[in-house]
Amino acid sequence: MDDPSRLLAAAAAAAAAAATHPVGALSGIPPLPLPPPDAEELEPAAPHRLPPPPGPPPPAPGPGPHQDTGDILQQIMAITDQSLDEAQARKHALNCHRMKPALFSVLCEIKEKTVLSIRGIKEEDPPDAQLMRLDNMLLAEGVSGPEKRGRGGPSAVAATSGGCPNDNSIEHSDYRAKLSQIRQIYHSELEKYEQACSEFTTHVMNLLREQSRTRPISPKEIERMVNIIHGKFSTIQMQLKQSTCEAVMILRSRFLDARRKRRNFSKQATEVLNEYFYSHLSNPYPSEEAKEELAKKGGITVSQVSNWFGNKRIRYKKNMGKFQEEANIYAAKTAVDATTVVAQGNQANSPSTPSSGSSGSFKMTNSGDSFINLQSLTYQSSPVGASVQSQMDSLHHVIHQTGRYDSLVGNPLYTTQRIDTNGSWQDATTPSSITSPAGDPGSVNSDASN
DNA sequence: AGGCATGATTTTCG
DNA sequence: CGAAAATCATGCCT
Repeated sequence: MDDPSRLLAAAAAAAAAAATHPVGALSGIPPLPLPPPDAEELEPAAPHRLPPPPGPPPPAPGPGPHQDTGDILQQIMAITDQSLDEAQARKHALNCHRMKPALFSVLCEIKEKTVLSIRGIKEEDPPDAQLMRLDNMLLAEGVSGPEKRGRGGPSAVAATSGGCPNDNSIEHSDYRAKLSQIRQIYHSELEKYEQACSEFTTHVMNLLREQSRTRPISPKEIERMVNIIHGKFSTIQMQLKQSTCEAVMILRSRFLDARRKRRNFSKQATEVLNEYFYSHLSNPYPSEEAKEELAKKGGITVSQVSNWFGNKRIRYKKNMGKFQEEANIYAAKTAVDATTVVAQGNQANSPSTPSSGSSGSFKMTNSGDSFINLQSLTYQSSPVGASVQSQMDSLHHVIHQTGRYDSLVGNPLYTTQRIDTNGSWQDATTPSSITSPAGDPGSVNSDASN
Protein backbone atom coordinates (compact mmCIF):
# COMPACT_ATOMS: atom_id res chain seq x y z
CA MET A 1 0.00 0.00 0.00
CA ASP A 2 1.83 3.08 -1.01
CA ASP A 3 -0.79 5.54 -0.37
CA PRO A 4 1.00 8.84 -0.01
CA SER A 5 -1.69 10.26 2.15
CA ARG A 6 -1.04 7.65 4.72
CA LEU A 7 2.55 8.65 4.86
CA LEU A 8 1.54 12.19 5.14
CA ALA A 9 -0.73 11.45 8.03
CA ALA A 10 2.05 9.68 9.81
CA ALA A 11 4.35 12.58 9.19
CA ALA A 12 1.80 14.95 10.52
CA ALA A 13 1.42 12.89 13.63
CA ALA A 14 5.12 12.93 14.08
CA ALA A 15 5.17 16.63 13.65
CA ALA A 16 2.51 17.06 16.25
CA ALA A 17 4.39 14.79 18.57
CA ALA A 18 7.51 16.74 17.98
CA ALA A 19 5.76 19.93 18.82
CA THR A 20 4.34 18.69 22.08
CA HIS A 21 6.89 16.12 23.12
CA PRO A 22 10.08 17.03 21.50
CA VAL A 23 12.07 14.54 23.45
CA GLY A 24 9.92 11.77 22.19
CA ALA A 25 10.36 13.08 18.75
CA LEU A 26 14.07 13.10 19.22
CA SER A 27 14.28 9.68 20.64
CA GLY A 28 12.78 8.41 17.50
CA ILE A 29 9.19 7.76 17.03
CA PRO A 30 9.56 7.91 13.40
CA PRO A 31 7.38 6.00 11.19
CA LEU A 32 9.33 7.76 8.56
CA PRO A 33 11.80 5.84 6.54
CA LEU A 34 15.25 6.68 7.70
CA PRO A 35 17.97 7.19 5.28
CA PRO A 36 20.78 4.72 5.25
CA PRO A 37 23.43 5.70 7.73
CA ASP A 38 26.15 6.17 5.23
CA ALA A 39 26.69 8.87 2.65
CA GLU A 40 25.51 11.45 5.03
CA GLU A 41 28.37 13.44 6.28
CA LEU A 42 29.62 14.35 2.87
CA GLU A 43 26.28 15.63 1.90
CA PRO A 44 25.64 18.93 3.53
CA ALA A 45 22.35 19.29 1.77
CA ALA A 46 21.01 16.15 3.27
CA PRO A 47 18.28 16.91 5.71
CA HIS A 48 19.23 16.41 9.24
CA ARG A 49 17.76 13.36 10.76
CA LEU A 50 16.53 14.83 13.95
CA PRO A 51 13.58 16.95 13.18
CA PRO A 52 12.06 15.79 10.01
CA PRO A 53 8.54 16.82 10.69
CA PRO A 54 6.93 18.04 7.55
CA GLY A 55 4.04 20.31 6.82
CA PRO A 56 1.19 21.46 8.93
CA PRO A 57 -1.29 19.04 10.28
CA PRO A 58 -3.73 18.48 7.49
CA PRO A 59 -7.27 19.27 8.42
CA ALA A 60 -8.49 16.92 5.80
CA PRO A 61 -6.14 14.56 4.17
CA GLY A 62 -6.67 14.44 0.56
CA PRO A 63 -5.25 15.16 -2.84
CA GLY A 64 -4.07 18.57 -3.95
CA PRO A 65 -1.29 20.47 -2.21
CA HIS A 66 -0.88 17.69 0.29
CA GLN A 67 0.05 15.49 -2.51
CA ASP A 68 2.92 17.84 -3.20
CA THR A 69 4.02 17.83 0.39
CA GLY A 70 4.14 14.12 0.40
CA ASP A 71 6.16 14.16 -2.72
CA ILE A 72 8.60 16.58 -1.27
CA LEU A 73 8.94 14.51 1.83
CA GLN A 74 9.61 11.47 -0.13
CA GLN A 75 12.12 13.27 -2.17
CA ILE A 76 13.79 14.52 0.94
CA MET A 77 13.91 11.08 2.39
CA ALA A 78 15.25 9.57 -0.71
CA ILE A 79 17.81 12.22 -1.28
CA THR A 80 20.57 10.48 0.57
CA ASP A 81 20.18 7.42 -1.51
CA GLN A 82 21.19 9.28 -4.52
CA SER A 83 24.54 10.09 -5.92
CA LEU A 84 26.07 13.40 -5.21
CA ASP A 85 25.34 14.95 -8.54
CA GLU A 86 21.86 13.66 -8.58
CA ALA A 87 21.34 14.88 -5.07
CA GLN A 88 22.61 18.28 -5.96
CA ALA A 89 20.18 18.43 -8.78
CA ARG A 90 17.36 17.34 -6.58
CA LYS A 91 18.37 19.76 -3.95
CA HIS A 92 18.21 22.49 -6.40
CA ALA A 93 14.84 21.28 -7.54
CA LEU A 94 13.63 21.21 -3.99
CA ASN A 95 14.95 24.63 -3.32
CA CYS A 96 13.05 25.91 -6.22
CA HIS A 97 9.90 24.13 -5.38
CA ARG A 98 6.99 26.38 -4.79
CA MET A 99 6.16 24.71 -1.52
CA LYS A 100 9.60 25.08 -0.19
CA PRO A 101 9.23 28.37 1.65
CA ALA A 102 6.08 27.27 3.34
CA LEU A 103 7.50 23.97 4.37
CA PHE A 104 10.61 25.65 5.55
CA SER A 105 8.77 28.07 7.72
CA VAL A 106 6.80 25.27 9.29
CA LEU A 107 9.98 23.47 10.00
CA CYS A 108 11.32 26.60 11.54
CA GLU A 109 8.30 26.91 13.74
CA ILE A 110 8.50 23.40 14.99
CA LYS A 111 12.17 23.66 15.44
CA GLU A 112 11.72 26.79 17.45
CA LYS A 113 9.43 25.01 19.86
CA THR A 114 11.72 22.08 20.12
CA VAL A 115 14.72 24.19 20.80
CA LEU A 116 12.81 26.21 23.33
CA SER A 117 11.96 23.20 25.35
CA ILE A 118 15.44 21.83 25.09
CA ARG A 119 16.97 25.04 26.18
CA GLY A 120 16.15 24.38 29.78
CA ILE A 121 18.44 21.40 29.85
CA LYS A 122 21.47 23.04 28.57
CA GLU A 123 23.35 26.03 29.83
CA GLU A 124 23.87 24.80 33.28
CA ASP A 125 27.50 24.19 33.73
CA PRO A 126 28.64 26.12 36.73
CA PRO A 127 32.21 27.26 36.92
CA ASP A 128 33.52 23.82 37.55
CA ALA A 129 35.00 23.58 40.99
CA GLN A 130 37.49 20.98 40.00
CA LEU A 131 38.60 22.95 37.01
CA MET A 132 39.10 25.93 39.23
CA ARG A 133 41.11 23.89 41.64
CA LEU A 134 43.30 22.65 38.86
CA ASP A 135 43.74 26.12 37.52
CA ASN A 136 44.69 27.47 40.89
CA MET A 137 47.11 24.72 41.45
CA LEU A 138 48.77 25.16 38.10
CA LEU A 139 49.02 28.80 38.79
CA ALA A 140 50.48 28.21 42.20
CA GLU A 141 53.00 25.79 40.85
CA GLY A 142 54.02 28.28 38.26
CA VAL A 143 52.97 26.12 35.36
CA SER A 144 50.34 28.42 34.08
CA GLY A 145 50.51 32.13 34.40
CA PRO A 146 53.50 34.32 33.71
CA GLU A 147 56.85 32.68 33.47
CA LYS A 148 59.10 33.23 36.40
CA ARG A 149 62.77 33.34 35.76
CA GLY A 150 65.68 34.36 37.82
CA ARG A 151 67.43 32.44 40.49
CA GLY A 152 67.56 34.79 43.38
CA GLY A 153 63.93 35.55 43.62
CA PRO A 154 61.44 33.63 45.66
CA SER A 155 60.52 30.88 43.34
CA ALA A 156 57.26 29.02 43.45
CA VAL A 157 59.02 26.09 44.95
CA ALA A 158 60.59 28.01 47.69
CA ALA A 159 57.36 29.71 48.45
CA THR A 160 55.50 26.49 48.91
CA SER A 161 58.07 24.29 50.47
CA GLY A 162 58.06 25.88 53.84
CA GLY A 163 61.20 26.21 55.80
CA CYS A 164 63.11 23.74 53.80
CA PRO A 165 66.58 24.36 52.63
CA ASN A 166 66.22 26.49 49.64
CA ASP A 167 69.65 26.52 48.22
CA ASN A 168 70.54 26.68 44.61
CA SER A 169 71.56 23.11 44.71
CA ILE A 170 71.73 20.82 41.79
CA GLU A 171 68.46 19.23 42.71
CA HIS A 172 66.80 22.55 42.87
CA SER A 173 67.84 23.60 39.42
CA ASP A 174 66.99 20.16 38.21
CA TYR A 175 63.55 20.58 39.63
CA ARG A 176 63.17 23.91 37.97
CA ALA A 177 64.31 22.52 34.67
CA LYS A 178 61.81 19.72 34.86
CA LEU A 179 59.09 22.07 35.89
CA SER A 180 59.75 24.32 32.98
CA GLN A 181 59.71 21.28 30.73
CA ILE A 182 56.29 20.37 32.01
CA ARG A 183 55.27 23.92 31.59
CA GLN A 184 56.36 23.95 28.00
CA ILE A 185 54.55 20.77 27.17
CA TYR A 186 51.47 22.02 28.90
CA HIS A 187 51.42 25.24 26.98
CA SER A 188 52.08 23.70 23.61
CA GLU A 189 49.35 21.13 24.20
CA LEU A 190 47.00 23.77 25.37
CA GLU A 191 47.69 25.78 22.29
CA LYS A 192 47.10 22.77 20.12
CA TYR A 193 43.80 22.12 21.77
CA GLU A 194 42.74 25.68 21.41
CA GLN A 195 43.66 25.70 17.80
CA ALA A 196 41.90 22.46 17.14
CA CYS A 197 38.89 23.73 18.98
CA SER A 198 38.65 26.90 17.00
CA GLU A 199 39.26 25.05 13.76
CA PHE A 200 36.60 22.57 14.53
CA THR A 201 34.21 25.27 15.59
CA THR A 202 34.68 27.17 12.39
CA HIS A 203 34.23 24.02 10.44
CA VAL A 204 31.02 23.16 12.16
CA MET A 205 29.74 26.65 11.86
CA ASN A 206 30.42 26.66 8.17
CA LEU A 207 28.69 23.39 7.88
CA LEU A 208 25.70 24.65 9.78
CA ARG A 209 25.57 27.79 7.75
CA GLU A 210 25.62 25.73 4.69
CA GLN A 211 22.90 23.54 6.01
CA SER A 212 20.84 26.45 7.13
CA ARG A 213 19.84 26.90 3.55
CA THR A 214 18.04 23.65 3.58
CA ARG A 215 16.98 23.29 7.13
CA PRO A 216 16.10 25.75 9.79
CA ILE A 217 19.04 26.55 11.97
CA SER A 218 18.69 29.41 14.34
CA PRO A 219 21.69 31.41 15.48
CA LYS A 220 20.89 30.21 18.94
CA GLU A 221 21.29 26.71 17.77
CA ILE A 222 24.65 27.46 16.27
CA GLU A 223 25.65 29.09 19.46
CA ARG A 224 24.56 26.07 21.35
CA MET A 225 26.50 23.82 19.09
CA VAL A 226 29.56 25.95 19.58
CA ASN A 227 29.04 25.74 23.29
CA ILE A 228 28.84 22.01 23.09
CA ILE A 229 32.03 21.87 21.12
CA HIS A 230 33.74 24.14 23.56
CA GLY A 231 32.47 22.02 26.37
CA LYS A 232 33.93 18.92 24.84
CA PHE A 233 37.21 20.59 24.25
CA SER A 234 37.33 21.98 27.72
CA THR A 235 36.85 18.48 29.01
CA ILE A 236 39.92 17.54 27.11
CA GLN A 237 41.66 20.57 28.46
CA MET A 238 40.71 19.58 31.92
CA GLN A 239 42.27 16.22 31.36
CA LEU A 240 45.37 17.95 30.18
CA LYS A 241 45.39 20.10 33.24
CA GLN A 242 44.82 17.15 35.44
CA SER A 243 47.70 15.20 34.02
CA THR A 244 49.89 18.24 34.22
CA CYS A 245 49.02 18.59 37.85
CA GLU A 246 49.82 14.97 38.39
CA ALA A 247 53.13 15.38 36.68
CA VAL A 248 53.96 18.34 38.86
CA MET A 249 52.94 16.45 41.93
CA ILE A 250 55.11 13.54 41.02
CA LEU A 251 57.99 15.82 40.28
CA ARG A 252 57.43 17.60 43.52
CA SER A 253 57.29 14.47 45.58
CA ARG A 254 60.44 13.29 43.94
CA PHE A 255 62.08 16.55 44.66
CA LEU A 256 60.96 16.41 48.25
CA ASP A 257 62.22 12.89 48.51
CA ALA A 258 65.50 13.96 47.10
CA ARG A 259 65.56 16.76 49.57
CA ARG A 260 64.83 14.42 52.37
CA LYS A 261 67.61 12.25 51.21
CA ARG A 262 70.44 12.90 53.51
CA ARG A 263 73.76 13.88 52.19
CA ASN A 264 76.62 14.43 54.52
CA PHE A 265 78.01 17.88 54.70
CA SER A 266 81.33 18.64 53.24
CA LYS A 267 84.36 18.47 55.44
CA GLN A 268 84.60 22.19 55.24
CA ALA A 269 81.07 22.67 56.50
CA THR A 270 81.49 20.23 59.35
CA GLU A 271 84.73 21.90 60.25
CA VAL A 272 83.23 25.33 60.37
CA LEU A 273 80.25 24.21 62.35
CA ASN A 274 82.25 22.23 64.82
CA GLU A 275 84.65 25.04 65.30
CA TYR A 276 81.88 27.35 66.17
CA PHE A 277 80.15 24.84 68.34
CA TYR A 278 83.13 23.97 70.45
CA SER A 279 84.35 27.48 70.68
CA HIS A 280 80.96 28.56 71.91
CA LEU A 281 80.28 25.53 73.92
CA SER A 282 79.00 27.54 76.79
CA ASN A 283 76.36 28.98 74.62
CA PRO A 284 76.15 27.18 71.34
CA TYR A 285 73.34 29.24 69.96
CA PRO A 286 74.52 31.18 66.98
CA SER A 287 72.63 34.28 66.19
CA GLU A 288 70.98 34.69 62.85
CA GLU A 289 73.93 36.59 61.52
CA ALA A 290 76.30 33.99 62.80
CA LYS A 291 74.23 31.31 61.21
CA GLU A 292 74.33 33.10 57.93
CA GLU A 293 78.02 33.47 58.23
CA LEU A 294 78.45 29.82 59.02
CA ALA A 295 76.17 28.87 56.20
CA LYS A 296 78.18 30.93 53.82
CA LYS A 297 81.42 29.51 55.03
CA GLY A 298 80.23 25.97 54.91
CA GLY A 299 78.33 26.21 51.70
CA ILE A 300 75.08 25.15 53.28
CA THR A 301 71.86 26.86 54.11
CA VAL A 302 70.91 28.68 57.23
CA SER A 303 68.27 26.15 58.10
CA GLN A 304 70.84 23.45 57.71
CA VAL A 305 72.99 25.30 60.15
CA SER A 306 70.06 25.45 62.53
CA ASN A 307 69.40 21.78 62.08
CA TRP A 308 72.97 21.00 62.65
CA PHE A 309 73.15 22.96 65.85
CA GLY A 310 69.93 21.49 67.06
CA ASN A 311 71.17 18.01 66.45
CA LYS A 312 74.57 18.77 67.81
CA ARG A 313 73.39 20.24 71.05
CA ILE A 314 71.11 17.36 71.69
CA ARG A 315 73.58 14.74 70.80
CA TYR A 316 76.40 16.36 72.56
CA LYS A 317 74.38 16.65 75.68
CA LYS A 318 73.16 13.13 75.44
CA ASN A 319 76.50 11.57 75.05
CA MET A 320 79.18 13.93 75.99
CA GLY A 321 81.81 11.33 76.36
CA LYS A 322 81.54 10.41 72.81
CA PHE A 323 82.35 13.90 71.73
CA GLN A 324 85.24 14.48 74.02
CA GLU A 325 87.88 13.76 71.52
CA GLU A 326 86.29 15.88 68.91
CA ALA A 327 85.76 18.59 71.44
CA ASN A 328 89.40 18.57 72.39
CA ILE A 329 90.54 18.78 68.87
CA TYR A 330 88.40 21.73 68.07
CA ALA A 331 88.87 23.36 71.41
CA ALA A 332 92.56 23.22 71.13
CA LYS A 333 92.42 24.41 67.63
CA THR A 334 90.31 27.41 68.39
CA ALA A 335 92.23 28.12 71.51
CA VAL A 336 95.40 28.25 69.55
CA ASP A 337 93.81 30.41 66.99
CA ALA A 338 92.45 32.70 69.58
CA THR A 339 95.69 33.09 71.37
CA THR A 340 97.53 33.72 68.20
CA VAL A 341 95.13 36.33 67.21
CA VAL A 342 95.08 37.86 70.59
CA ALA A 343 98.78 37.94 70.53
CA GLN A 344 98.55 39.78 67.29
CA GLY A 345 96.23 42.22 68.85
CA ASN A 346 93.47 41.38 66.47
CA GLN A 347 90.32 40.81 68.33
CA ALA A 348 87.93 39.76 65.64
CA ASN A 349 88.99 36.33 64.85
CA SER A 350 86.35 33.89 65.75
CA PRO A 351 82.93 33.75 64.21
CA SER A 352 81.55 34.58 67.53
CA THR A 353 78.12 35.63 68.39
CA PRO A 354 77.65 38.78 70.26
CA SER A 355 75.60 36.97 72.78
CA SER A 356 78.12 34.32 73.43
CA GLY A 357 79.90 36.59 75.72
CA SER A 358 78.86 34.76 78.76
CA SER A 359 80.87 31.73 79.38
CA GLY A 360 78.42 30.81 81.98
CA SER A 361 78.33 27.32 83.12
CA PHE A 362 75.87 24.89 81.76
CA LYS A 363 75.18 21.56 83.08
CA MET A 364 74.12 18.37 81.55
CA THR A 365 70.82 16.99 82.38
CA ASN A 366 71.94 13.46 82.57
CA SER A 367 75.42 13.77 83.83
CA GLY A 368 76.39 14.93 87.18
CA ASP A 369 79.55 15.97 85.54
CA SER A 370 78.91 19.53 84.84
CA PHE A 371 80.92 21.91 82.90
CA ILE A 372 83.52 23.88 84.51
CA ASN A 373 82.94 27.39 85.21
CA LEU A 374 85.96 29.14 84.09
CA GLN A 375 85.00 32.66 83.99
CA SER A 376 86.77 33.82 87.03
CA LEU A 377 89.84 32.17 85.73
CA THR A 378 89.77 33.73 82.37
CA TYR A 379 88.40 36.86 83.69
CA GLN A 380 91.48 37.42 85.64
CA SER A 381 93.94 36.11 83.23
CA SER A 382 93.08 37.80 80.02
CA PRO A 383 90.29 40.28 79.99
CA VAL A 384 90.37 41.00 76.34
CA GLY A 385 86.76 40.84 75.45
CA ALA A 386 85.22 38.82 72.72
CA SER A 387 88.19 36.96 71.45
CA VAL A 388 88.99 35.88 74.87
CA GLN A 389 85.60 34.47 74.96
CA SER A 390 86.21 31.83 72.40
CA GLN A 391 89.52 31.08 73.84
CA MET A 392 87.96 30.55 77.15
CA ASP A 393 85.25 28.40 75.77
CA SER A 394 87.73 26.33 73.98
CA LEU A 395 89.75 25.85 77.04
CA HIS A 396 86.78 24.48 78.79
CA HIS A 397 87.33 21.18 77.30
CA VAL A 398 90.98 20.96 77.54
CA ILE A 399 90.70 21.66 81.16
CA HIS A 400 87.73 19.50 81.52
CA GLN A 401 89.82 16.67 80.37
CA THR A 402 92.78 17.28 82.52
CA GLY A 403 91.51 18.67 85.67
CA ARG A 404 88.22 18.44 87.39
CA TYR A 405 86.34 21.57 88.00
CA ASP A 406 83.11 20.49 89.36
CA SER A 407 81.97 23.74 90.61
CA LEU A 408 78.59 24.26 89.28
CA VAL A 409 77.96 27.66 90.51
CA GLY A 410 79.58 30.32 88.58
CA ASN A 411 80.86 33.58 89.64
CA PRO A 412 77.82 35.32 90.95
CA LEU A 413 78.91 38.46 89.26
CA TYR A 414 78.93 36.68 86.04
CA THR A 415 75.74 34.85 85.65
CA THR A 416 74.31 35.93 82.43
CA GLN A 417 73.32 32.45 81.69
CA ARG A 418 70.31 31.10 83.35
CA ILE A 419 70.70 27.67 84.58
CA ASP A 420 67.48 25.95 84.47
CA THR A 421 66.32 23.75 87.20
CA ASN A 422 66.74 20.89 84.84
CA GLY A 423 70.00 22.28 83.75
CA SER A 424 69.70 22.64 80.06
CA TRP A 425 71.49 25.17 78.00
CA GLN A 426 69.51 28.20 78.56
CA ASP A 427 70.53 31.25 76.80
CA ALA A 428 70.35 34.49 78.58
CA THR A 429 68.59 36.88 76.39
CA THR A 430 70.69 39.94 76.83
CA PRO A 431 73.93 39.01 78.35
CA SER A 432 76.11 41.34 76.49
CA SER A 433 76.28 44.21 78.85
CA ILE A 434 77.62 42.15 81.66
CA THR A 435 79.70 39.87 79.61
CA SER A 436 82.62 42.03 79.03
CA PRO A 437 84.23 42.57 82.32
CA ALA A 438 87.01 44.31 80.58
CA GLY A 439 84.62 47.09 80.04
CA ASP A 440 84.75 46.71 76.34
CA PRO A 441 81.36 47.57 74.97
CA GLY A 442 82.59 46.84 71.50
CA SER A 443 82.36 43.19 72.23
CA VAL A 444 78.65 43.42 72.16
CA ASN A 445 78.94 42.95 68.53
CA SER A 446 82.22 41.34 67.84
CA ASP A 447 81.70 41.45 64.18
CA ALA A 448 80.70 37.96 63.40
CA SER A 449 80.49 38.83 59.80
CA ASN A 450 83.51 40.34 58.34
C1' DA B 1 73.31 -7.32 56.54
C1' DG B 2 73.71 -4.77 60.56
C1' DG B 3 74.87 -0.96 63.19
C1' DC B 4 76.26 3.49 63.92
C1' DA B 5 76.57 8.39 62.17
C1' DT B 6 74.14 12.07 60.70
C1' DG B 7 71.01 15.26 58.31
C1' DA B 8 66.05 16.17 58.14
C1' DT B 9 61.45 16.16 59.84
C1' DT B 10 57.96 15.94 63.28
C1' DT B 11 56.27 16.49 67.82
C1' DT B 12 56.45 18.58 72.23
C1' DC B 13 57.13 22.32 75.21
C1' DG B 14 57.87 26.84 77.27
C1' DC C 1 58.03 30.88 67.48
C1' DG C 2 62.33 28.71 68.57
C1' DA C 3 64.52 25.06 70.86
C1' DA C 4 64.42 20.34 72.75
C1' DA C 5 63.33 15.82 72.07
C1' DA C 6 61.88 12.10 69.37
C1' DT C 7 61.84 9.97 65.23
C1' DC C 8 62.78 8.98 60.47
C1' DA C 9 65.69 7.80 56.72
C1' DT C 10 69.83 7.46 54.48
C1' DG C 11 75.02 7.18 54.17
C1' DC C 12 78.84 4.77 55.33
C1' DC C 13 81.71 1.53 57.50
C1' DT C 14 82.54 -3.14 59.13
